[in-house]
Amino acid sequence: MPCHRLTPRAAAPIQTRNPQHTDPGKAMSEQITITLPDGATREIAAGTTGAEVAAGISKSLAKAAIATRIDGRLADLSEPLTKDAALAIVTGKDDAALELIRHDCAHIMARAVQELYPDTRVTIGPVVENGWYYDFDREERFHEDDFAAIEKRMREIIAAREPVRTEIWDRARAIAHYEATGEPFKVELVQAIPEGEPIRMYWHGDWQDLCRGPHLAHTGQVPADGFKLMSVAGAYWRGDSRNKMLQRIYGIAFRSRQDLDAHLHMLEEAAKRDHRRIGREMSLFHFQSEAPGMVFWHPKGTALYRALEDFMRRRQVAAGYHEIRTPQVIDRVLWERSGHWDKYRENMFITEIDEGSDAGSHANEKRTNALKPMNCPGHVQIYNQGLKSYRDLPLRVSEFGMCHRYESSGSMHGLMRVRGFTQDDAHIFCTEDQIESETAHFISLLGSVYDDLGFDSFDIKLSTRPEQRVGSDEIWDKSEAALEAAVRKVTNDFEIDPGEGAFYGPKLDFKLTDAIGREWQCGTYQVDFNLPERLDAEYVDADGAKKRPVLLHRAILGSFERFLGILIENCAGRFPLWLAPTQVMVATIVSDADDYAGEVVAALRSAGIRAEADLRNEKINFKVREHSNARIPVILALGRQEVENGTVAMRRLGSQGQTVLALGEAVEMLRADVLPPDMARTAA
RNA sequence: GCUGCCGUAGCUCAGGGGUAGAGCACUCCCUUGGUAAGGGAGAGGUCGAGAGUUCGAAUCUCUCCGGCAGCACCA
Repeated sequence: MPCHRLTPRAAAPIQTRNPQHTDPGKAMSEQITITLPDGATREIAAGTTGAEVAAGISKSLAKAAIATRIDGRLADLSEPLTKDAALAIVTGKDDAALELIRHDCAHIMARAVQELYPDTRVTIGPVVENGWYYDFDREERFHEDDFAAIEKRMREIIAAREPVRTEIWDRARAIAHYEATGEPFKVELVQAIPEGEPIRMYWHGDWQDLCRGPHLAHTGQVPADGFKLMSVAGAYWRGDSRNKMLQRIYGIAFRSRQDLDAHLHMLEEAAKRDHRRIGREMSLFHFQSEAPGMVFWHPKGTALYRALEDFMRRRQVAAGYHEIRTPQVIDRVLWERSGHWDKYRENMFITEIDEGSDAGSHANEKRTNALKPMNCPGHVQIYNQGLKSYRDLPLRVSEFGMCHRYESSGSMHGLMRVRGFTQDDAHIFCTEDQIESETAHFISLLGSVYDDLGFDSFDIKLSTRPEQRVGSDEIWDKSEAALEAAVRKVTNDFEIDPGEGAFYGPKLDFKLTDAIGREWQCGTYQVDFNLPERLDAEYVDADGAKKRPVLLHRAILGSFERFLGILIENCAGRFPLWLAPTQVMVATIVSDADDYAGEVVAALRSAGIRAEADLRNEKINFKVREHSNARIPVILALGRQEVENGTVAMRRLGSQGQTVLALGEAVEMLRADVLPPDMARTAA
């Protein structure tokens, strides 16, 4: 919960449900009724605070109390009750306690920083997931080396158990105060608070901050060993890159040292499944400085990539898509026509070619091309070849299209955000009446693909017409309604993002949740009325008239690079058998088994299994350890017994024992096990 | 792009104004061992690039390149 709302739009939802208590003259002797969580009621004098009610219930509750919940709204313990209400006393065990602890940590840290570094000006300090941050303005830079001193000062403030108190001030007084104390950012924040909102001033001991609250009753309620400062980074004032860059210090906080340690341990575990680390460990891919943001896929990474690509190709062919391929480098005139040159030139890789002296009248002219940043214009060119009939629609064309976008240097992140990537792209040309059925068709395909890839749930967001847009309201009405109706056939559990659609049409975004709860945006589905017009796509309708088709842009994975990054992290490199780069490792126990190992590998490979042999002069213990660490799903160990009996000793990753079975039997078992989910369904 | 940090052997990292180290990996030798590390020896680095300061730079300064965290961006 941010301390301060930054924009009038964001500020609008704040409700001032209890402005009366700022008005001391009113109804102080009145009796009011409060209802406690167990249903009991109490008659108290209006103006009684939550702290006083807690004290009236029991001494231990008074001690444990950190805040109140008045009619469901979290409030300060010191806030007076002014009318009949449901009241709950919040203690450290309450879910809300963590939020309050983190919020007070932000203030305590800001106080510590200002006390240690008096030339620092404060701005905002909201609670975020697992902790908080606070943005400071100071000439000199903060370094992680400073954290120990700041944390020490914070612990002193906590140990002092200083009271937190609040007052509501009027705007002029608050502005005058911050002008006097030399806090220009606070002045701006006060000015931005909408009329009618209370301007709350908080004190942690003597240290003052503007804040919406609520807070703990005193600084001692923050667990002194439950927090930790994590990092310092730049952040723009009010999130706008035209503004000054401030210094943001992040911290995390929990109820106890144990909870903090558990979280730090979880972070270490998460780092172990980082796809960049696993990519190196498993030799899947690498990057190098000559091609920033472009992937070098190694043989093992390519095997993984191809397994996924083949799967997607089969799924799309089965869903009625026609695969195409379009050029990487296209003359700027096409990008001008499509509108990309105008809007996105900054992000395009541009090439300039000298037309040679043999180019006739164009001799020595420069010809400007661009690497395609997206596939749509190319796809429309293929659609435009030959006259299309309404009978051809819907026409679904797909391409595993490699695109290049000049992403800013700071935005690149492993496989997740790259400059060269391959979309599982497709475009559907259809009539307006077909939007609904095509949407349903797509969502069903997408859900099935995600399910096959081990993601059983995903979120949908529907973005509707923005202010700046093309197309008539009538068409927007129709397409938004069609999208919504199609989504509702699948689920009612989706978000609507008003005004966030593309200028050319409404869209759906699909996010999936990975094994450790993180969300990733992958699939997208966009209705486009614009590009068919710009690139002059048309079809002949039943009445003989030429009409514009609607263009649906869609991707399920988004990009192979990004999706593989997500997949790697989701399974921590332990791929399902059908995706594993090396599916079976044939490991010899004695060198007398080398020839037999060759036969086994050949039998596996001819059954379509990715198998390798390990004939090294090492003990089987060593080989098992190494290949298990390499996350190879199946190890077949071969010793004298296996050679003599024509058997293999099969060990699966994650299990301890092994099963001895005849070679032919093993090959047939594995042949079935390595089938991708779609082919397994067909075989069944 | 912005702020901060980082860049030393294939990997993980130590060191630090006097000319470079460890563990693992790699190569070779011994060992042929039945399910998560057998033993020994060896090889391997213009210390990201360039410039400057200095008698001397991997070390200090500057510029550039790349990476990491965050911010901004993500058609």
